[in-house]
Amino acid sequence: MEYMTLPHDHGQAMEKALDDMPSPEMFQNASDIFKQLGDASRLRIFWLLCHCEECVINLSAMVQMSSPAVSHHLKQLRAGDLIISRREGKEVYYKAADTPQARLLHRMIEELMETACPTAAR
Amino acid sequence: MEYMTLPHDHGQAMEKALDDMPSPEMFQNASDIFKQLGDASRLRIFWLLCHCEECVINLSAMVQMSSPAVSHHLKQLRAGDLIISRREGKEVYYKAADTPQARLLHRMIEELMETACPTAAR
DNA sequence: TGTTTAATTGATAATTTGATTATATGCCTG
DNA sequence: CAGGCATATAATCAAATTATCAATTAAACA
Repeated sequence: MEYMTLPHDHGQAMEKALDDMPSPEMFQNASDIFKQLGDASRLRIFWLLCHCEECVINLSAMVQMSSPAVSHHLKQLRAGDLIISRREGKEVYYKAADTPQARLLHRMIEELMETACPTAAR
Repeated sequence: MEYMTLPHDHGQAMEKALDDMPSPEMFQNASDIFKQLGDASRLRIFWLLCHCEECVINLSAMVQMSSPAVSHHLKQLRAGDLIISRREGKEVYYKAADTPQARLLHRMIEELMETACPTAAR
C-alpha cells in the first residue's frame, strides 16, 4: 500500500495515524459540537438544562443575562439538537434533549470539571 | 434555607440545580478547553498528536495547511497544556500531553465521532 | 379588542479568531 | 562563520461571534 509522502520520514506511527484518521467532515462535525460548548454562558445554560426544565425568564435570572441574549444561545443549542423546547401558555420551557449525544456531552462536562478542578469547592 | 428568587416558580428541580451548579470560573475553564477543540483544524492536529509524534512540517503536510498556521494552533494547544514539544536538532516534535485531561479529551473526541456518526465510513 | 407578559427576531457594534505574508530566530553543516 | 532548513513570531486583514437594543410575534385575560 502506498502512503502519503511527507517532507520527513519519522517512522510508521504517522502512517497508521493517517490511515485511522477520520474524514475532514467528521472533524468538522465534532468541532461544531465542541464549539457549542466553547462559550461559558452557553455551557452554563446547557448544564442547567441538563438538570432542570425552565423558561427563558428564569434562565435569564439564573445566569444573569438579558433574555434576548439567552434566547440567542437557546436557539443555537436547539439548532444543534442539544436541547428541546415546549410551549405552555405564554412561556416556553427548555430542557436538554434526551439523545445519546446530549447525554454524552453532559457526561463530558461533568468529567471535565472534575478533571480540571478535582479539589475545587464550588 | 433561602433560595434565589426567580420571576416564576416552577418547582424544586431548579433549586437543586442552582445548588449543584459549579462556579462561573469552572464554566469558564471548561469552555476554554472546549473552545480549543472547537476549530476543525486544531481538532485534527490534536487528534493526530494523540496518535503520533511529529514535527511541524509533517503536520503541515498531513493537514494541508501552511506551517505558520499549524504553528499558531500548536502554540494554543501547548498553552492549554494539551500537547508538549521537544526539540531535536532543527526540528520540534509535538505530541499529546500525557495528562489525565489530555487523555480525557482524546477519549471524548473518539466517543463523539462514534456518537455523531455511528455508521459513517471514513 | 386592547393590554400585559413572554419570547423571539433583526440589525448593529465590539470583540475575537484564523489565515496569510513577511520577517526573525535557532540549529546544523560545510 | 556563512548558508540553509525548520520553526516561531509579528503585522495585517477577513470572517465569525457575542451582546445589546429595538421591534415583532404569541398567548392570556380583562
